[in-house]
Amino acid sequence: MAAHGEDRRLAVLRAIVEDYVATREPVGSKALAERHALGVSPATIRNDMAFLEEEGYIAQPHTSAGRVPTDKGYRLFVDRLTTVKPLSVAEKRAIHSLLDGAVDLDDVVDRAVRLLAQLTRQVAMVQYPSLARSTVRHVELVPVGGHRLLVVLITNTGRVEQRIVDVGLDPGEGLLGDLRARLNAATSGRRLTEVATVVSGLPEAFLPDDRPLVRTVLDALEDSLSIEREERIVLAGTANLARSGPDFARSIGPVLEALEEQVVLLKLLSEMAEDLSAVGVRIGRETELDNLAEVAVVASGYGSQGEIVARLGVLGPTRMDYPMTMAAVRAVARYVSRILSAG
Amino acid sequence: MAAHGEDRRLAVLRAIVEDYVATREPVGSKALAERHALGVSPATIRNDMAFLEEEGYIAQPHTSAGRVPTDKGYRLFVDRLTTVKPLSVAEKRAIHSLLDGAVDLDDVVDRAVRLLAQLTRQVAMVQYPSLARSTVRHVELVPVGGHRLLVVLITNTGRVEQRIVDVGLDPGEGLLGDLRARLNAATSGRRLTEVATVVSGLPEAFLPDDRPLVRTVLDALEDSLSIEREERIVLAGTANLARSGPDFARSIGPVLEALEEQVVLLKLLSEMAEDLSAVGVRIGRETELDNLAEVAVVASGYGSQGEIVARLGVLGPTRMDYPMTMAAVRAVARYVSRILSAG
DNA sequence: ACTGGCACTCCGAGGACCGGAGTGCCAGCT
DNA sequence: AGCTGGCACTCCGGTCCTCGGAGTGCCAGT
Repeated sequence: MAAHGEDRRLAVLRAIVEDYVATREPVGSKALAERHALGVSPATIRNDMAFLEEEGYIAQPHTSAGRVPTDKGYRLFVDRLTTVKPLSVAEKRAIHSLLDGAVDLDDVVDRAVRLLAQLTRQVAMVQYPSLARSTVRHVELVPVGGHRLLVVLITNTGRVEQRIVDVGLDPGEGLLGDLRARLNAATSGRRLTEVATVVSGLPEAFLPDDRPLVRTVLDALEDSLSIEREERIVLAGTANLARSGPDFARSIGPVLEALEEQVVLLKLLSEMAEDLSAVGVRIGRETELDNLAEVAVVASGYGSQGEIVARLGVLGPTRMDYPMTMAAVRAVARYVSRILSAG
Repeated sequence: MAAHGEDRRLAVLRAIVEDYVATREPVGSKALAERHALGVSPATIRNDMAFLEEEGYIAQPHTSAGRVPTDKGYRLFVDRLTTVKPLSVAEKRAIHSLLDGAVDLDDVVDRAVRLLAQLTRQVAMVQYPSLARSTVRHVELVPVGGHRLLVVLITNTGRVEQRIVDVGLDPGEGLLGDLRARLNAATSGRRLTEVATVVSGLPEAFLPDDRPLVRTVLDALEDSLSIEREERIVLAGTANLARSGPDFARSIGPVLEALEEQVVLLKLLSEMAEDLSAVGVRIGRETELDNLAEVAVVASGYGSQGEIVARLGVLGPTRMDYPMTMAAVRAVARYVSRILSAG
């Protein structure tokens, strides 16, 4: 961008984005001059618009129509033109009152995703706290009905995983207690990703006769760590897609498809939210997913003790209210983090 | 319906439904005479059509257009004109191979819902096995980190519910063992709905000093029984809604809204699937939900030992292939039932 | 560097037109 | 009776045209 006159050009871009978001229609120079106190005439604005179009920040749907921001235009808007828009007190109160009522982790996730959908009027996504980053709080072995054993894993995020495993014969309470003690000693406080390695030598500590049983239990434990099964995303507000106006109607099929591909969403989210406090934005083709070419994703990480444990965010038409959406995502992420840290 | 000529009129209705489902366009008398060997001329068919319209089984979108089945027409088709359409071997094989690979209850539900969406090319819904109908297999109490206790409830459907509860002080292993034994003796094999009553007298069996602790544990246990939290439905294939053709586009918003109202869906499903082997169908306004006025729901119960434990089904435009859809729903329900009975 | 003026473009709404598909009805045939 | 061919009628939906309006680019003037 040229050095001189740059300020006004940016102001024009900002005005275009804001008006387009508000009206959902291409915006022309005249309307712009009227609605925004830019202090110049429509003709001047037209010159600026020609420049912005040259640079690829805006485009015309067709000759002699108004301008519409491009992905690149939104990007600039988000990066440089957006001012933090604090949430209203009503919104803040909604966050507090809704999330404080949660009884357990599932409930927190469930409430958070609904809240986010409602606040932003878009599709909300919350990833379950990933097992990979969390640590072991406790491992428990419970004999259940004869020679079956319930293996329970509790993490620091409050997540509980369990498996029932058939160990062939009834292990005595002595062996069970021993195994339980050694297991907890070895794993307590460790990252879930480390568990597999720290328990690998464990069977040697037992009598040869008991080792098959120990190995079965360890297999079950490691099975409950297999992260791909548990890296789940919960969605809410998909109906908001249909509210986004008729021009968006043809995009909604592809978007629904993408939303069913949890793996793809997970990948996208993890690329976007690298650290705890930042809110990441991907606009249109930046997602590098054809199905999401017409939408933008706003996401943030959440977690406890400064460590990211999972992500959450929203998805909506590129023509969205970025400042509001980003504020909502950030606020909810922070509040969920706080709850996790407290619990 | 009149006694004479009734057979052919039904045949005409069947032909109209089949053609409309296939072509998605109003079907006229001429096309009908050509595509189906009804043995009569278009003019005769027109008379029959006039009659069917009189009776409310079909309707014209506008004068001098072809006919379209009404909800009532589909109803008659489903009740009297549909012949069981067995699944193809490929479909059967898909069911077996996919569902047999499931590792636990969550996985069964997850796979079943995807499978159903794929087989029917519609929106699939699977309700989690309801806690209300299932029975207690085992209750376990696990001390975890100081004065906290993990209360685990295992049901005959393989579902595991757990709560962590703060009991204030460390209960001795003796008290814990006693409580555990009495709990299991009282509840094992009982319906979850009965649990609250059968444990109500339990605190009296303990020393007055221990009773607060016992009550805390019982509260946690009863909390995990609260069915409304766990009566969940899993969805898949929502993107199929968008594939249902442009005429269906305006319905998809309302339908997505309805799909987010789990409570409403649950109510609908439980009204529809009363016993294990039957497949229930609700067509259009029969659902008594405005949002679902343009769709039909096909559902069935599943469970073990002849008892219904939850429901599953699909949802799609009223213009759907009922025989195929009903066959798929029935097959998947049966297979899931078999898995539950085996595990 | 900005502005007013002006000629030009192009969309989209509105209206006329027309072909086609489909219907209802009737008279005649079996 | 019940079925059929024939016929007049309706109405949708595509096509074509017109026309007003919004918006643009450019240029000369301040």
